[in-house]
Amino acid sequence: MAASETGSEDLRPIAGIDRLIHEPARLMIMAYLYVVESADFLFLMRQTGLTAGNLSSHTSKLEAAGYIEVVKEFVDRKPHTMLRLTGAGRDAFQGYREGMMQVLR
Amino acid sequence: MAASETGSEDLRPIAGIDRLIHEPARLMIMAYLYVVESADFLFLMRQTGLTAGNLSSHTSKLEAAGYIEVVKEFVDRKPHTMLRLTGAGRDAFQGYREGMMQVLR
DNA sequence: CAAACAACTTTGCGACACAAAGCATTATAT
DNA sequence: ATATAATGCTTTGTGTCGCAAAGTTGTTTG
Repeated sequence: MAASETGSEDLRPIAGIDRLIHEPARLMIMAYLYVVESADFLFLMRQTGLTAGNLSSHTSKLEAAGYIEVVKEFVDRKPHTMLRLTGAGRDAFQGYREGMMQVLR
Repeated sequence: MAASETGSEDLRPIAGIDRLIHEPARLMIMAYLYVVESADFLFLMRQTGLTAGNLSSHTSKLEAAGYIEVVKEFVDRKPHTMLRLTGAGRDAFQGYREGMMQVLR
């Protein structure tokens, strides 16, 4: 592996990157949940700067993929949405992170 | 900064990420050119696994943004396209890289 | 000289991100 | 009591964009 040294093996992970996580808005959501374990809708909305509509549609997609768990409950007679990463979501984020780190290293 | 410790500052860079570079296909192109300084169209096509059409449209966008320089010349009576990063492209990639590393660190 | 090949470029379509509008419930003012 | 505003989301609509397929321009081969 001397004459064929190109460094190209290193960017192969990108070809199969998880686009669900790669999208900036969802990357923020995933990265945040990865750290705090659990957050509510409004707090996440302020932290990410996303509008309610965008946050809603992104969390729906992450939920459909099984990456996050969405728990809706009434607190003080008002709706309250709590989000947390699932095991699959945690694994997927770790995989994404490793792939990206390998390329940006 | 003890009670308000959230870690949220760390994912702010994502909100303003450079989407031109963030797109996986272009990230591969940029990451590759960042390392080798110069590559031809066909070689890059094989390295990235992109079709000619996709590579063409992506390099056009990177060129329009001033991130890469596209030099066309005839070699052996056949067209030959050489690509290389511009100074702006190099800076943009470094900025992208730093923003992502900060979040994935 | 026609048919195939090489090296791209352009076109067409489906997917998706974002913003604006909508909906359901609760709180507040009159 | 009834209207008005606010809260907490969800759904809809529009434009953008990535990808594959078809097209273009020039070259080599039978």
